[in-house]
Amino acid sequence: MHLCHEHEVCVETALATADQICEERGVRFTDIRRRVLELVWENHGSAKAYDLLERLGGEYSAKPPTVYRALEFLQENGLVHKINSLNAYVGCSHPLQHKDCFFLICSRCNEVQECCTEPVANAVWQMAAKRHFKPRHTTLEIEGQCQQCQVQN
Amino acid sequence: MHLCHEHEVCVETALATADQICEERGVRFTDIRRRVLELVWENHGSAKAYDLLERLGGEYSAKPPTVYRALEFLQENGLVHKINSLNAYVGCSHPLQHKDCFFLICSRCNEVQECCTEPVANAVWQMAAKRHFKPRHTTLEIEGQCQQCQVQN
DNA sequence: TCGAAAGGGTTACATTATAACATTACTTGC
DNA sequence: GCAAGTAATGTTATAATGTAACCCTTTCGA
Ligand SMILES: [Zn+2]
Ligand SMILES: [Zn+2]
Ligand SMILES: [Zn+2]
Ligand SMILES: [Zn+2]
Repeated sequence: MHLCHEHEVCVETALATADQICEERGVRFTDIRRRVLELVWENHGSAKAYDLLERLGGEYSAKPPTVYRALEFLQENGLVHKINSLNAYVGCSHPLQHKDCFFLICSRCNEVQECCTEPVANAVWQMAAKRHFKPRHTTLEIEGQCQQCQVQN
Repeated sequence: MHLCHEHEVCVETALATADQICEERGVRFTDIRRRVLELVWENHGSAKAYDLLERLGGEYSAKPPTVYRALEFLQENGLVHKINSLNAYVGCSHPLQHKDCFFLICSRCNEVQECCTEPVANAVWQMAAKRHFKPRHTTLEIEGQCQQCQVQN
């Protein structure tokens, strides 16, 4: 993962957005949920559920269901995505702005960039339409190397 | 899963292709590997590792590593793909013809169609290029409903 | 204020996957 | 053919990931 100039800003923004979304949706952004989201946002990589659990530590007498329930809530509300190819979770960098989010995942530094460009969504949609397939959810995860890691090799 | 007119043909073709590929690559298409591939091809849905294990039954005194090793071999040689969003495996319908394969996954009948159209691959590649990201492997899994299932609803 | 619904604690367990080491089978050079 | 090396498989144990079920507490709306 590469340096993020002022990562506190990323975290604060994410939490503030989450507050707002939960407010709007009339769902409860409880302490545990907030804390898990904060941990997920600790950096721009993906976080494993059991790592989050460990980092929650004694707080909240956390056990697996504690974390999985929080993650489920966060996913349902678009605040977190699961990266299926890694069994890991990332904070969403623009919650609820897209139906599906796509990911560039650097396997050297573990950074995950979200990028949900229209052309890709369109190409996917057209491919499905051609086969009369009705998509409900698209998983698109691109594993490779980010720019900085290519340079540093 | 919907009827496949003559599914034995699918299976035979898959096994014959596998034979040929292994031959060409100078790798050993052992009994276990062949049997697991056959089981994966039992239908056009995805198969879970532990289901395969069960279906292997007493044969080969199969235990988890037996199946996972076979699956690993089959994946390495492009004969099988893992569907990450399902933790399940499907036979490849056109081994080694693409760098990455894309999937339409019907959550009603469990059928998995492989479709690796150029426009999607290009859109993905361009999105990555724009961010100077060097892709190595793309996971694209589209969950939804197939044509027949939409009709039957 | 009371009852329903949502959230969370706790235990136990299910599912998915791998490490490590022993044994067997195949290959290759002699 | 045979020895030695390599690849494949057997076997045991365990790691990693995820969920069911049950009960109690908190919140919220009537
Ligand atoms: Zn997102
Ligand atoms: Zn990187
Ligand atoms: Zn394929
Ligand atoms: Zn279907």
